[in-house]
This record gives sequence, C-alpha cells and structure tokens, in this order.
Amino acid sequence: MAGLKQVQRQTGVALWRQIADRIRETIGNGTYDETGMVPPETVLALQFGVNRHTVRSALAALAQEGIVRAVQGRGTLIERKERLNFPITRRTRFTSGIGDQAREMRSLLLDEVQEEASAEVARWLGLKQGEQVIRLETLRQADKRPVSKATSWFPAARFAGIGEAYRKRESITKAFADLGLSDYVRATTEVTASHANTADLADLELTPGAILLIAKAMNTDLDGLPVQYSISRFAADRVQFTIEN
Amino acid sequence: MAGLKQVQRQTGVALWRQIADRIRETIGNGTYDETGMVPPETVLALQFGVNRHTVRSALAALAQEGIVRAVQGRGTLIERKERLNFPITRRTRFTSGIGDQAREMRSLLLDEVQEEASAEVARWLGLKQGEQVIRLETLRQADKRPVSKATSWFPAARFAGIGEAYRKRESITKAFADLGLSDYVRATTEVTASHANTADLADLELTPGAILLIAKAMNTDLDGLPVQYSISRFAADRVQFTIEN
DNA sequence: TATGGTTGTCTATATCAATAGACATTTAAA
DNA sequence: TTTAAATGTCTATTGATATAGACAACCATA
Repeated sequence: MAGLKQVQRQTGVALWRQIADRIRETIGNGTYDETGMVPPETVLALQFGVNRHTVRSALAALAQEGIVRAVQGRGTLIERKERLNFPITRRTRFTSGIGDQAREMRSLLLDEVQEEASAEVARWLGLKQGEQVIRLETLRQADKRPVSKATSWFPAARFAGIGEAYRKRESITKAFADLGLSDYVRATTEVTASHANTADLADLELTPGAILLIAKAMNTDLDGLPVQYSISRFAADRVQFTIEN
Repeated sequence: MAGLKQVQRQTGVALWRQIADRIRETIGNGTYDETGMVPPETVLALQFGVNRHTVRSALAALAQEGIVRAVQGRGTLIERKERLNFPITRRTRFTSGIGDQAREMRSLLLDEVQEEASAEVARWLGLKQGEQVIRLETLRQADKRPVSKATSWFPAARFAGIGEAYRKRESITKAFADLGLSDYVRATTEVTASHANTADLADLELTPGAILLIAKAMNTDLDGLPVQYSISRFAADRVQFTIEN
C-alpha cells in the first residue's frame, strides 16, 4: 500500500483534497469498520507519502463535512458512512426505492415554472418544440441529508397543477395520482457522471471537485405515452444505482 | 452567465482545473458547435471572473489532452468531442453495443490470474468463498482511444482457457462461444461513480481529478447460472449509459 | 497594406499548498 | 503515576497558483 503512489502532484488538485477524497471513499467501502477509526495521521502520511500536515488538512476537510471527528489523545473517529442504493427498473420510484435505507425521506419543491418545451424536452415527451410544459425543480433528502436534485418536465396540458400537488404530497407518484394518473412506468434511463456546478454544490452540500451521478429518465403511462422527463443529479459518494434486467 | 460564479476558490481544486473541466463539458454539450472554436481567452476570463493567464492554464491542459488546439492570431479550435453511448439491456455486449459509433474497436488482455474467490466474487458467481475463479484484466479502446478498463471473474471449473480465447478473439462473447457457451444475458448492473486511482488514470490516459463511471455487472447463461462477474471502469467524459426498460 | 482581434511571452507580486521540525496537550493503558 | 501514542499548535521555508500589466507575433479582412 505504501509503495503505490495514490496521489499525484502538480495536477491542479491539491494533495490534501486528493487524500480527503480517497479517505472518504475508503470509509465508504467499510475498510475501517473494525476500529471505527481512521488510521493515525503519521500512518496515513507514510501511506500517501506526504507530510503529516498535509494529511491534517485532508482530515480537517472531512471533519468539516461531518464524516470524521478528531479527538486529541485518542484518534480520528468515523462519524458517518452511508451509500444509498437506488434500484432502476420499470417500476422505479424514488421514495419507495429507498425503502428502509433511511428513516425520514423528504422531497422539497424548489421552483415551478411553465415554459415552452426545448428541442430536447419536446423530443423526450413526444411534443412539438415550443409546446407548453411545466418544469419542477426538486430536492430530495434522506434523514435531512440532501441526496439528489432533479429537474422534471411534464406536458402542461395534461398535468396542470402538478407543482401544487407535489408540494403537498412530496411524491411524484402521489401527485400523479391526485391528477388522475394511477400508474406509470420507467421507459428509459441514461446515466452519466460529471463534476458539480456551483448551484448544485450548494444545494447538495458538496465541496468543489465532488462528483455527480446524473440520471436522465423518461416515464410513460401504461399506454406508453410520455408523462415525465427528468434530469436528476445525485451526490455520487452517497448513492449507487442498481439495474436489474 | 457572467454573473454566475462558476468556479470556487480555496477548495483544494485549482481554478485552472475547474475551468478546464467546465470548458471540456461545454464542448461535449455542443455549445460551441457553430463556430467550432472556444470563445477568446479574454471573453472566457470575463465569464469565469478570473485573469486571462488562468484561462490560458486551463486551455493548455485541454490542449495537452488533445481536445483543443490554439492557433495564434485566429483562436482556439476544438479538435475532438465525443461521448460514446452504451446501452445496458438484458443483451448488453461491449463491442456490438458501440456499433457504428467508432471505426475500430479493440479489447486487450492485460493480465490473467487463477485465484480463490473472495466473498464478494463468490456471492455474485454463486460459488463458495475460496473456490477457484479466473480473473481477467482487460482494456477496451475505441479508435485507439482507451474507453474502459475491466476486471472480470469466471468460474474456473467451467471456463478454463478463457484468457487465451479472449486474447485471440478480443471479445467475451466470442471467447464464451469458443468454450461452448453460445449465449448469455445480463442479469444485473450496478452503477457508481468515483475518482480514478493512479493505475486507472495511466491506462485510461486521464488526468487526476478525472471521473470514472463504474459498472458492476453479472451475466448468466440461459438457465440463470452466473457465468461472469465484472467491474468495468469507464472514463466518464467519454461515455454515457442508456438503460432501456 | 493598415487595422482590429487573437494568441504568445515576459516580468513582478501576493496568496495558497506542502514540507520540515519542535513541542504542547490529551487519552488510555501499563 | 508514568509512559506511549495520538492530536493540536507554532514557526519557517519552498514551490505552485493567481493576479496584473505590457508588449510581441500572427491572422483575417477591409
């Protein structure tokens, strides 16, 4: 482990940030579960081939995120370690998909706008460019910790008032039900990953350089008619997707 | 656009790298397709709210990656811009999945090892921990550009010699066929994203801070018996996954 | 051929990132 | 109570990062 160069210099990414990212991931993998602690600073410094002060900068950043807590004389304790699993199937739903992985699920409506469909949105919803659509900006939390931010479009003609319904029920499934759509299915999902922009960084409580898993999804009713197109951004260190075919 | 703070300071990620990442993504989105050029350095400096020299550092990094090429007196030309699409379905195969998106596909065998199944591998392959498995390390290229690196495990009893077959045929599907397995299906796929480690950075020709899309996949034969468990790492800025349900 | 717009190069300065070493403070266990 | 091991704090130095300004070199075009 000590021989492997795990960090690189002069890449525009500070060593302390590379080390912080790697320790966060190692914690997530359960490597330190036996002790519940991160190895001593001197040991980490040796492993990564850097000065102890550099390791301290990394641990300070993780402490800021609430992932570890340093106790003088004892060591650095692991405070939090989770990765939620999202099954992606024909019957994918956010809230029930989380199931018992979190105690409290919340879905907040950040913004609601009626607008003309862009070329992309029109294509996915089977509309003509310029037709009216409703766009919702939503933020989802698991146990008060932000998990994903989503932008969703709905045909305005069919789903007038979906913003208000979503605000009340905090669920797309229930909002659809209130508007007379009792069931729907996931037709396609596209998954990519990229760096977060500043707005998403803030809402998802992430640090720059953090990664987003991005899912572009289209849902249809049981007749195959598109009812929703959405772009969801997930904090990559907090989730994984599972595709069962 | 100029008002939005698109980069953040004092985060351990240098401004020039944040700007490089954002320009690379903007190129990928096709925003500059009309001119085929990146905006002038002075314009970019204004947009990002930084000094022109900082923008130049970002563009130098992108030039190093072969994405742009600066021409004195004219501007900075876009050289390359691609994102391969991988459909993930019950019949997912790497080579045919790429289809006509690339001219030349190659699959290289980096390493072959027979070993005892770890707990994770045994669970996925339906074996007992410690049973013999064959592990292949492979690198896939599209038009001589590395796209993904994969680690695959196969039950050793059933697929002896699969390494040699893969080296010859450069395809899992054909290697399976050589060993008497004419057909197989994708059972499950788990998708995550994370930062690349140093070995993957080198093999995939990436820069630190780069993102990997990671697909853990399990294939079975037509009787539902597991035949392969693999962990594939994709350069996130070169691919996207499509899940059709 | 003159001009405006663009990239290339140079110098100088301030701040952040990383190393190095020394010593203090706290905790747990001998 | 002593000791070892761990985190906390301080000073000092070097290299990378970012800003600022000036000017050269090159290209397309009026």
